[in-house]
Amino acid sequence: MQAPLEAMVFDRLKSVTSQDVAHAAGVSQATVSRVFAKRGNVQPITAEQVRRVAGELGYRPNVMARAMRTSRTGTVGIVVSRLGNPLYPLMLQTLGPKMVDAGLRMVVWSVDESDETCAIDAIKERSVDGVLMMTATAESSALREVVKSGLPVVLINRVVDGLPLDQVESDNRAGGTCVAHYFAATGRRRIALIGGPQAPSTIRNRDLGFRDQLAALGAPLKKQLTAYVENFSYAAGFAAAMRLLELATPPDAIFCANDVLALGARDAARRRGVRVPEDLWLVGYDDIDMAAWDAFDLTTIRQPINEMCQIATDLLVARIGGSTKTPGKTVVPNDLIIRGSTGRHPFPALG
Amino acid sequence: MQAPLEAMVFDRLKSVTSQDVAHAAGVSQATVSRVFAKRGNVQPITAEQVRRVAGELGYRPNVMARAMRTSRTGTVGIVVSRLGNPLYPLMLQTLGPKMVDAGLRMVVWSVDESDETCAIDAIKERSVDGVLMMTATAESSALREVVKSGLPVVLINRVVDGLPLDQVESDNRAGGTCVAHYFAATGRRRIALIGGPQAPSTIRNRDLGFRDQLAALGAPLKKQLTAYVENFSYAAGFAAAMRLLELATPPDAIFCANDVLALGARDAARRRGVRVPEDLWLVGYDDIDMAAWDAFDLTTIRQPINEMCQIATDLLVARIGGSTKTPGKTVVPNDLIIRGSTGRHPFPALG
DNA sequence: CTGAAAGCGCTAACAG
DNA sequence: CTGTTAGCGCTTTCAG
Repeated sequence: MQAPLEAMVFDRLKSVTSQDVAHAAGVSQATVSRVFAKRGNVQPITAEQVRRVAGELGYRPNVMARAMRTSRTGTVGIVVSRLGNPLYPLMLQTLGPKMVDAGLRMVVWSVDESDETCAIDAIKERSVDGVLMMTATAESSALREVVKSGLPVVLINRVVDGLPLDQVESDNRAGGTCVAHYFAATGRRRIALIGGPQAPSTIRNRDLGFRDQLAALGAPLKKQLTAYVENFSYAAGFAAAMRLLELATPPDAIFCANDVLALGARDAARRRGVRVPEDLWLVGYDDIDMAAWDAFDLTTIRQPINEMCQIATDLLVARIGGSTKTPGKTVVPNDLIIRGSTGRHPFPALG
Repeated sequence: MQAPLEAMVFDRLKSVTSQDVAHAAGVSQATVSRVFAKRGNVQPITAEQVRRVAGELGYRPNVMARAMRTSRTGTVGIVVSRLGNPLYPLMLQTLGPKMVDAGLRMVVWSVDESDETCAIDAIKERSVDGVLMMTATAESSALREVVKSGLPVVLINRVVDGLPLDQVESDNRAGGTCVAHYFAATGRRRIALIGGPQAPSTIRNRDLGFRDQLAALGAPLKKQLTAYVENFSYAAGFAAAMRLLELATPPDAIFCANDVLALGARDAARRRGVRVPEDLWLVGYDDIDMAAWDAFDLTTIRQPINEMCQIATDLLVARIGGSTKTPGKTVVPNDLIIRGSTGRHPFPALG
């Protein structure tokens, strides 16, 4: 039985120190420190005794003091923008337990692309041991700052070429290639693309793979069947698809640079009475939860989020631990998830 | 022009201290401290000089040291579970700038309802000045911990009765009442509810308001038209609605305890060929982005997120500042947003 | 294996 | 207004 919350005693400001524990246990403060810093060098019997007393007193090492002494905070910062895209909350949720396993606290900086100051301040103040960036671009000032600071940093999801950093991405280019092949080999005639700003490497590479493969197949993407949006929102996808569907000869297949755009596109088709998949095929990218929802039933490319998060965590942990391995890019493969928006048509054999 | 990222010099580990600045500026270390702690008491001319030198050296006060001395960390913790519900990322994004304005850093603990340890550890270690909980229930161990610790805490969104804490919620009960009135006064005959676990106050109160109002109108909610889900997912909403729609005489209106459930319910209707709003009205709660999407076009109740976040921030800041005002509950009103899932039928006059 | 002692960088009295 | 001084709670030599 737990005591009712209302009845709980406040022990505000009590703050038991290692000194207190030392007195109570009849050892020196240094010994208490050794026990909790897990530095070995303590007789098991003494350690046990200290731990017991500490437990009774409710002692917890003061992280600030420890951080000041060791200049290690035990915290990593995650820089992410646009939490509105469900992909990022998902990555955050995946990352959480992995960081806990690694013994690291995680602070999330949800930055506006235009205002990254809070992240930058924290980096300058060295209040984290390392940084994980999920939405970096070459223009990111937080990225500049963290590189300049020499703090361990790992890029996940988006990468930035030419930087001596650990980077983890999925093979977005192959994803684009795969969709182009899927469309072409299943007889799609008027293939369209809804792309976006080229700053994020993810978008750039999907775009590239898609275009190159279409060109290689002798049916390069037509200019009038290409729509570039300003931002990756549902509304932008909706508007872009509307434009494409209003053409005299509208597309019979659209590849969208990410799922959120594709959901918008799907609704544009719904609005215009264009049937999916009979009149129009639609493919997105990311496999966010909503892609599987009945209303959308969207064929898409799934990035192995769990694997990417694990790799990124391991890399960051190693780097914080002082690894001097030459940093490099890790590229993991991703899968085409076939659903109703392409009539569940199986992936055709290559060649 | 910015230098290319690749060419940047690493100044890792440099760490300029107030001591260094003091030397360079020919003043005492304490004066430097005063300048940066903004404690006044420094001649403007001296302060200016110190600031200039500090700027040249790239000095930044060490937060750890400051925190240790003042036992104020300048950081608040946000406890949130289930980032999968878009409402929470939205609240997080809204909170961010407000915390920045208040001069507070924000760390997000995305806790699994079953594993709140990271939040609890941080609370015990007092590594934050205060805590904001978005998804508290009476069972939350993090809540118990923070109450016990005496740390300033504010509950937002969900509240827990009988606790001497600042709490901010919208009037969920009135929301439920409003929907019941809307259904009844527009001639809905077979009114259903998709509810959920009663632990979150939000769900409990929506439920209560809805039921009470129906009863007051002489048409109490029928048992067989009530479905309780285990969790607030799309899939749960889908399954619950499926069950209701399979009844011999299915409902002609369903109120869902939140939008995510309602989106699932909408898709269940789509799957069964039940037309919305002709055969079935649907109302959700929260007005997440997706509710407005064409595929759903969902009538729902909107909570004033921005206002709630502002109030919660102000309360927390005041509490951290040492306010001893008797804590209490702030209840803000919310709005019915009428969309296609109820045929855009206007809200009938009361009485 | 354990204790004593020296700070990490900063703030906050206390004198001057 | 400014310098001096004494720690915040911890880790880490250095002796014993």
